[in-house]
Amino acid sequence: MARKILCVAEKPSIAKSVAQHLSGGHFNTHSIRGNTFVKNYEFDFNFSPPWGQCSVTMTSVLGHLTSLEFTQAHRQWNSCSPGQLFDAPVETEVDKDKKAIAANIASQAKYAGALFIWTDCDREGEHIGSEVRQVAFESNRTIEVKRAKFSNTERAHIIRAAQNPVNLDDRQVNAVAARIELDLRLGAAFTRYTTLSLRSLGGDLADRVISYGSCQFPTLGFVVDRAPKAWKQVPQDGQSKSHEIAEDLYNKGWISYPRTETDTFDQGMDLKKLIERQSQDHAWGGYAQTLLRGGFQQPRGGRQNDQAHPPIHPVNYVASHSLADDERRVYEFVVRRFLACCSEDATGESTTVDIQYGDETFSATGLIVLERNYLVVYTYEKWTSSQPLPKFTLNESFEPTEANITEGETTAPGYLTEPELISLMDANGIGTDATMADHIAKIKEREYVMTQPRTGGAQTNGVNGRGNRGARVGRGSSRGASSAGGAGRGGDGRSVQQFIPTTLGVALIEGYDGIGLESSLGKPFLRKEMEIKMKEICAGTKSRNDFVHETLELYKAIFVRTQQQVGVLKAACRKYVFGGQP
DNA sequence: GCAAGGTC
Repeated sequence: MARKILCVAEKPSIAKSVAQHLSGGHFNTHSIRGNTFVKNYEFDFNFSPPWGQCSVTMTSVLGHLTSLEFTQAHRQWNSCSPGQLFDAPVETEVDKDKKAIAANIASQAKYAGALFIWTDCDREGEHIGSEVRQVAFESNRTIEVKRAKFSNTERAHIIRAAQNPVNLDDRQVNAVAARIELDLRLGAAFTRYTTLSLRSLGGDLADRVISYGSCQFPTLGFVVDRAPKAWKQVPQDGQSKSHEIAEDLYNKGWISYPRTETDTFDQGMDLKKLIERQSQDHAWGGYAQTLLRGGFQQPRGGRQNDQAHPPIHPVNYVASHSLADDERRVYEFVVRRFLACCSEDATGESTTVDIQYGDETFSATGLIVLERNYLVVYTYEKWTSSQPLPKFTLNESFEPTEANITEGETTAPGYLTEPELISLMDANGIGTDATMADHIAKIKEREYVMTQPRTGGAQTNGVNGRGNRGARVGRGSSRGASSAGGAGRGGDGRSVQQFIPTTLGVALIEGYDGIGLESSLGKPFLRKEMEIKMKEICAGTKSRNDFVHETLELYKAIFVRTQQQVGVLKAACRKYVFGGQP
């Protein structure tokens, strides 16, 4: 008798494309009760031994199924002192809006011999897998649990993943479980404490939530740190908002998942097949053909590899006329970059000339390209930016035909722009690609920062001190974060958003900096430390319990110090928020 | 009324 196998992906789009590949396109689709996004796909598939030919239900969750919460006794803000939240009991429960999805998994698991987890191959995906496993166990204690390991939705790759299942990695599950617990305890304790303490100052602080989070606070810190230097506005070219477009192209199946943690292609990937699909294009197809006819080079590996996502690459061919303008530009960039990666290096000859002219030394560099190779297809990079230099011999003297002095001055950097903020967060391990925009939206919603489009031209902001007299916390200046997920977006889509801290934002960072902690909550180091320790858990060199325990002890000490020095925090608020001091 | 992390 055919056995039944339940497969669960992290999102509906993956469930569908896996179902398509495994079934060869022959599957039945069923809606589930209580959720319009999740579908069950049913088909047969011949798994590797011991399973063999099985009837399969392929379904999905929608990200995490569960949340960690304090038990009822500690949910009210006045139920305990905030410091007790470091040790208060917590419980995991299925999110209200995920109950139907959990019920679907439980009922499908009941008569299945095995559960195959198809969540994304990253830490969070591993934890989501463990949430699915828990729900399945509750209706079927003997179900066998396996995990399919895949990093893209190419047909052959998916079939290989189905036939070579591994086990869930409980180290990664534990690392994420620890993060969840710490973020909850630290966030709630410091948020309640800061909110309630500053409320006593009255006025504008009487009725607002002043939240702390291990990501939102360092994000605010970056904005405040750059503000005093904001003397002049520096003109800058516009940037398109491109990540969203890339995500769109991914969802439509044209390119791989747009993440950048990895710069090494797996040896097993069939790169030539991907190149072949591009050979029909009228712009770069000819180049793709030259690679297939012998120009192909296996890309050099970089040093980053998250073992989850391959470097961004085109998956399927799409003709440019089928794409919108923005999409076409992003797709073309991804394709050209990929083809360049599979090409020979370019070669060139560079010449450097040092010239002694009176007391001054001048230097010039020139370059001649000998073999263009990848430069042919990667049109974004030119080796022609430097001047062609005439031929000189060593110690030669010559008479210059012209000698000019041009005037210029060094300009101070302006307020932090959105791309700068994102790269600071990235470099310091604050948030993930998927959540960075949320953290930025959060500090806008809390009115810690405001955004303004950076226009060209020479506007001057306050030169002294904090540089922003206009940005009060008051309601009038509020812009909120109502543009969904809209971290600094808006405007006409071309201008760059810059971040201006409000007086409240400045007060919080200055206040916490002034408390005299070894490492301020407004700096990224504590979060970075958490990230390092999570990696240690994944590597097996640290236990979840040790990590949670030592991090809680560290933050308890910071909490006690904050209580002792709360006067410093209040003084900063009086100075900036009420005094209106920049 | 608190966080950060998934996803729609």
